[in-house]
Amino acid sequence: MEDKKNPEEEKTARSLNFIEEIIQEDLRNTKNEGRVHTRFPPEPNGYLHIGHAKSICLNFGLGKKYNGKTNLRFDDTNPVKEDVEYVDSIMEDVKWLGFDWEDRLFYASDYFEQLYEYATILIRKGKAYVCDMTAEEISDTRGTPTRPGKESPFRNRALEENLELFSRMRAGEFPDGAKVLRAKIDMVSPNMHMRDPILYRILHTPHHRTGDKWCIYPMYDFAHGQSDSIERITHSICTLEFEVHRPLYDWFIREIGIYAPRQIEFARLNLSYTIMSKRKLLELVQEKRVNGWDDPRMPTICGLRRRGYTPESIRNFADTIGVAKRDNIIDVSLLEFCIREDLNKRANRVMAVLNPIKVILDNYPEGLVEEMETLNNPEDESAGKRKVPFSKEIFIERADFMENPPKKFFRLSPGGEVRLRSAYIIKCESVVKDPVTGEIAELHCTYDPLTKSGMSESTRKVKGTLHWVSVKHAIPAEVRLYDRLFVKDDPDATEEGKDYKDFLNPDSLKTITAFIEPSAVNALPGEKFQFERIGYFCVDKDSVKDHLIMNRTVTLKDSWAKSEKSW
RNA sequence: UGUCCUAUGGUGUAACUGGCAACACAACUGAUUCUGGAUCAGUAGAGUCUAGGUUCGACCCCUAGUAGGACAACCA
Repeated sequence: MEDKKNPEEEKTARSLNFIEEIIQEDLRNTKNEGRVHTRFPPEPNGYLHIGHAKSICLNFGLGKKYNGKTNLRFDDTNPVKEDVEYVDSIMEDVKWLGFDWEDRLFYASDYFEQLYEYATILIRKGKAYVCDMTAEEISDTRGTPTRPGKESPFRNRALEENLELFSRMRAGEFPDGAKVLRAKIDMVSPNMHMRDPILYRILHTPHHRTGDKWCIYPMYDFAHGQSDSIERITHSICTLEFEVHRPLYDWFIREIGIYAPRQIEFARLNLSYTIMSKRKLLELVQEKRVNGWDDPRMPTICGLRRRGYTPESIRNFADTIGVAKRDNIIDVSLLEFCIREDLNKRANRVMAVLNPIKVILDNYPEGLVEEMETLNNPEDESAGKRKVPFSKEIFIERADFMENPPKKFFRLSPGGEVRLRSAYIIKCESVVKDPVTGEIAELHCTYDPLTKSGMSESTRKVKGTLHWVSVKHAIPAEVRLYDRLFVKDDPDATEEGKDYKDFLNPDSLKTITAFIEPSAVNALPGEKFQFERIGYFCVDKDSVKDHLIMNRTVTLKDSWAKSEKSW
């Protein structure tokens, strides 16, 4: 069902975002011979989240829109944090989102030799030097944003000595941390990144791709811009925090004398009631606050996928939020709108009762079972029809009955009539309560045989329509009711003494046993449904033949619940 | 006592590059409906951070403020 056609692509001549304007201006000036080439450059040290999805849609979208290309490149310059597990998950997620890097899968580690060469060019030009200070000393002499730094005593080492030392670093003659290669720029620059930044550090750690070939690794700043240059990326799109790095990248490019991509920064996505920091997400996983990276409450791509989100809905979301430079927090309700909009058109309907109350139809023949025909999706004729068994005893939703209803209550109440979806109109005759708890145990109703769906009398109007499921045909299923992970719209906005974990929603997951109509018995993991009048659900990957597990993706809009709340 | 970036309804993004502020979500009416869903029609909500300036005219340009964000990892 993931592959149904979706008119999402026919974008109504929307105005250009600032990046598209820059690109079109470059195109007008025939910069880069009219080429547009972007890239998505993740570090394989965590799973991708919805914020990355924004960047992926942006980069690949631009590539497609301007008839250009988009590379996938792993910025894998820090072996101590990176792992193939992440490489694999990232490729899976990008593909799932619907993007294709074709034969352009790259790794910064592919360029280690070239980068080393670039470094020696700088050394030869007297623009880089080997520094023997400790990490602490370097940090102490860097100054602060408002105070200038001090020059390293090793700053004026002879060219030859620097060259020799650097090659001995590579040869593994020094332990971790003993030396670094630094650029010689300006220790009093108001831009901290220009204060003789570190280019290479010694790390006797095997790399997931280069094994133990290297024991020195380039810093991100020394690898990223040059990698873009090597790939002849025309527009290097990144998030705002790298704006301050741009002068440094430009300096490298200029001093080394290589092709200059144009870096453009945009504001990263923030979503209300969740967090987007990889570090914090990792923490939630490690501390078992959630059940792994793909826990359906996580804002990760795999979490959203397991939750029941479709790639189309996420792409449409990315398109709707736009791109700009100002900080933003998007309301989750927009994401929810996007998935409802998509699933409304494609999810087959099914009836399921989450919290049952038994209804006995006193005048319905004992033992009779009728097969009620109904539409799989009223929004899509091509989805076809199915049959739902109906019998004397059915379950309805506990919330659909009230003994003393307010005037606007359209559901069942003593003496009241209601339509059972795709079946009959029934009337509530009596209420049976548990003698000890006083809780409603069952309802006795009568049905009107002339009101069967499709029959002439069926046009009779009643205010409410309820979903139901035949007691003896119902399949019990484990249903996982997910809600937002945090109770605070901006969990990162920390008050003193608190952190984001203090705002975790204790009710973000409720597991119940629900009763589902039999047509869903053989549903496969990933299959999506609308439980009529309740919400969208999708079969979890843990689901097995005799134990169906369904995840709630999102509820249906519920204006009744809303008006109830205001009482 | 620094550098850089940003500032438009509740939220996000626009405004033909200087011509009477629009779209989406959210909210609220009403119609319709065998899903209190969907759909349809409609309502309300900002005069564009502030103060000056340029101009016939400023969300847009200039100046100065104010507010928010980023930058001080041998992380990316």
